[in-house]
Amino acid sequence: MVRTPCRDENGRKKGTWTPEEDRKLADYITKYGSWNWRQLPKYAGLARCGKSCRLRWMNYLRPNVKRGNYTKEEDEIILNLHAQLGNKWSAIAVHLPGRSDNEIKNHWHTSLKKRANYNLSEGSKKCNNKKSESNITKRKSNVENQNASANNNNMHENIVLESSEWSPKESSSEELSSIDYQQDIFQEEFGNLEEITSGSFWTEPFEVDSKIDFVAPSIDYYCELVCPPSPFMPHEFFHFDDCNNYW
DNA sequence: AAATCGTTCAACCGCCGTAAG
DNA sequence: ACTTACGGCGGTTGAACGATT
Repeated sequence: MVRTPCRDENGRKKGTWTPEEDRKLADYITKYGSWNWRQLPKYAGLARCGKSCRLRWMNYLRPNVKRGNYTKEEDEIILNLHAQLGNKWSAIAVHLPGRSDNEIKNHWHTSLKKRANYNLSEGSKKCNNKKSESNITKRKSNVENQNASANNNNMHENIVLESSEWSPKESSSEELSSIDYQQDIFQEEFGNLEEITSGSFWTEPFEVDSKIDFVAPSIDYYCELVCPPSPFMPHEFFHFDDCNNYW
């Protein structure tokens, strides 16, 4: 399920992230924030492109990211919001704290889409039994349009909402153990996530955590000197309010 | 036991919107 | 108004894994 590591024409690594890379990225962002994704890998000592770093952080390394174990409620929310918003995964993710757009998208394509399609056909049958033919035609075309354009459609929404009994099985504990290794890494490094994030984690992003034994790289992958750990903002100009604004 | 097929999901790619110069 | 840099988003890919033949 992982891509084999390789390098692009610039020598930047692609493919699967190693635990060591995860640690470097998490270390750096926890200490200095994502002041510039393109520059970040250079200063964090990573031979990755900025986009790759951002994706890794947003989807897996940032605190409180939930993995697997979709609840019935979450499934219903996704189905409902997808009926309203279409493939606006980031907008859907806003309503599901801890879930990334990428994960929601994957979850949709692997399991919820089938449910939604089933519900559409079942819903159409129900309509056929209950409603007049003219309404049926109208609704069927609505559903078809929905599938094609993923636009809002109240009827679809109602059908989806009827689907609670179709919620998938609860995820197994094995699933949980296999997918949470990044959080384990994070917790190993920084301690309890809840502890960190419930306190000053997000409001004091640049405050050096004494728990972190971080060694800023002295030379980066491009053989340039890497001087300041946070080149965006020299320490002498550091102000707490600025930090808050930046996050 | 081996081969094939289907599913899952981490990661990449390319496009778009926005802000700054 | 135009260009450039950047972040963000959604579509797609591809390798691992499990199920089936």
